[in-house]
Amino acid sequence: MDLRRLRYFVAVAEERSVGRAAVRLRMAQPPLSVQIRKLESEVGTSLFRRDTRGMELTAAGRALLSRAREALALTAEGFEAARAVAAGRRGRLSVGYRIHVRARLRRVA
Amino acid sequence: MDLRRLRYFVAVAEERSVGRAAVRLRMAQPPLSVQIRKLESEVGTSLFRRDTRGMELTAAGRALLSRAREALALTAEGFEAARAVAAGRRGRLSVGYRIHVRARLRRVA
DNA sequence: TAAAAATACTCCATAGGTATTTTAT
DNA sequence: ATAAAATACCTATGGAGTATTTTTA
Repeated sequence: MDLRRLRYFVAVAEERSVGRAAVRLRMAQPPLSVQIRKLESEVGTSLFRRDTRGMELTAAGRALLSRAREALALTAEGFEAARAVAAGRRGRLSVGYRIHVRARLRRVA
Repeated sequence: MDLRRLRYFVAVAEERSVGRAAVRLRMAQPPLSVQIRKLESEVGTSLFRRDTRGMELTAAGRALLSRAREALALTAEGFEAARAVAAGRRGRLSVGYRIHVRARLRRVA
């Protein structure tokens, strides 16, 4: 999985449109459409409902969206943290807390 | 950023060796070495110290490692959640909590 | 000098672009 | 009929393999 694909997914979800998301991502519409389909194929479920108005998240898509955003944020944060440590800003690290509630899916019976 | 690259990074960090990590990842040593260098180049800092014994994480590398693991886990979880929802296991969702403390880096002066 | 990582190269897979077609209201 | 997504096709970038060289303890 490429994080790029998750970024594309988030953009399409937010724009509710492949075309508008493509503009935002500065790329053409067809390759973006292809990437979204590949993501759906990899996950194994459809993530959007299509109509003439555009794309709307399915329940499965919504389930993925929040995790995708978190994964992207964590990666960016990891890079920043590594840079900060390398730059010796480590001693000035101020610590904050964030409570993070997560639904854990469990098979029942 | 490709999540594959983060997986490679985690493997090398855990094995403390490009060669052993390559075996574990079922790939050749040179392309893995290249990917690690590309990651370091993208982050902008070295993530490992090299010697004849192998690779050892730098402080920057350690800072990245935990986030990389989380990002990978979140992505896998997102996929699983989407599949579970699509499969209609949604009604059986049991909710757990997890406290997640995160250091937030802040520039000072 | 011996272990491990790094480089050089070649090949192939896949992402992205343009042109066009399909679909759904 | 129209607006949007999907498909077809082509090109190019980048990942992985093999052979080899460089590094450092």
